[in-house]
Amino acid sequence: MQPVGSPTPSESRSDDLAAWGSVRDRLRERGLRWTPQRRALVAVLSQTRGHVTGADLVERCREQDPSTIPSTVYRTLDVLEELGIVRHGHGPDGREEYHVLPDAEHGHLHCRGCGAAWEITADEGASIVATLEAARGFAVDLSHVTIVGRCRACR
Amino acid sequence: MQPVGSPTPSESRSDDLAAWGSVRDRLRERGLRWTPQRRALVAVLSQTRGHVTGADLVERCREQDPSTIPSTVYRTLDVLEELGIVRHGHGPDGREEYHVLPDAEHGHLHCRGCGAAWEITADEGASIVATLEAARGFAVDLSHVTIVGRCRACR
DNA sequence: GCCGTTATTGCAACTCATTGCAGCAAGACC
DNA sequence: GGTCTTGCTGCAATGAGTTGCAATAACGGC
Ligand SMILES: [Mn+2]
Ligand SMILES: [Mn+2]
Ligand SMILES: [Zn+2]
Ligand SMILES: [Zn+2]
Repeated sequence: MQPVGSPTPSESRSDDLAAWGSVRDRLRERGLRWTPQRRALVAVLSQTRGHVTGADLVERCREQDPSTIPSTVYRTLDVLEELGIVRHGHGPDGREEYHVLPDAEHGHLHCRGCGAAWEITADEGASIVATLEAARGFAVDLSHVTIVGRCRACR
Repeated sequence: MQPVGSPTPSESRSDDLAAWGSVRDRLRERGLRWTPQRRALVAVLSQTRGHVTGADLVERCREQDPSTIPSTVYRTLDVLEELGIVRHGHGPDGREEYHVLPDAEHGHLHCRGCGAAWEITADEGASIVATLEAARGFAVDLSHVTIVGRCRACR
């Protein structure tokens, strides 16, 4: 039940290291290429845990290499998402938000009043998922779900 | 359980007419002004039922008056939303989608496979709303909810 | 190490939306 | 109808993201 913090750099755990280390091979298995631009983004991502906007990632890549091109970053993010390495959702304003190596699938809750954000745990999400599954046979992508409203404090 | 169609012009029902007719007064009660630009957008909206993107509305205003300025339209939409005359959500890509005179509060469901969309009725939404209300005292804005996933046919 | 295939990049143009600001004009008051 | 106040508009710049296309460069094969 913890508020979602801003993206925090953090030391990698060993399994995270493994995850990042395997990206190169996961790409090449699919006939995709391991380019300097992709290396750069993966380096930035491996220093990130939690939630970041696409624009943030572009900026962080630029800090490392000012010649970074936004479209390349966004396209690489698409590729990494296909590999399941990141997932994206949208903030209350529709802007992209990436989850980096999420510990568990989760959605997001945003308060319009104070701007605070929380994760919707798989547990809480289960009720949403189950409802739509039962009623319509619809498979909800929980990690893309953002729910906006007012938190207890702001009501 | 009907798929959400594209925005369809339709004759106004009498209570809708009343709703649009009262906009001018609702604005002026609040010290706001009834300008030609607002008249134009309201005229377009009154010919619309269901769901439209912000960009669509800009374009339709432009058809009537090519000198229409996008920022004015978006700002007017904000005002109308404060009056409760329209409500917006976001499509799967984060773009704005307006509900015009919705019969009832509802959310949206989008299939990534076929692109079809459905409304989440207040009824179905109740389970989502109740869960977050009970667990966190969070008041969900159902009309801003968009859930993405795969529909029965696409699985 | 060179070559060819083709995935990827850089770039420019474009879409959708938001914002600051100076000038304009609704509409209340007389 | 004239005047004043202040809410709105037009405009230009900006931010976030996407797309088409020609040139580039991974990397598998030799
Ligand atoms: Mn929104
Ligand atoms: Mn999305
Ligand atoms: Zn709050
Ligand atoms: Zn479908």
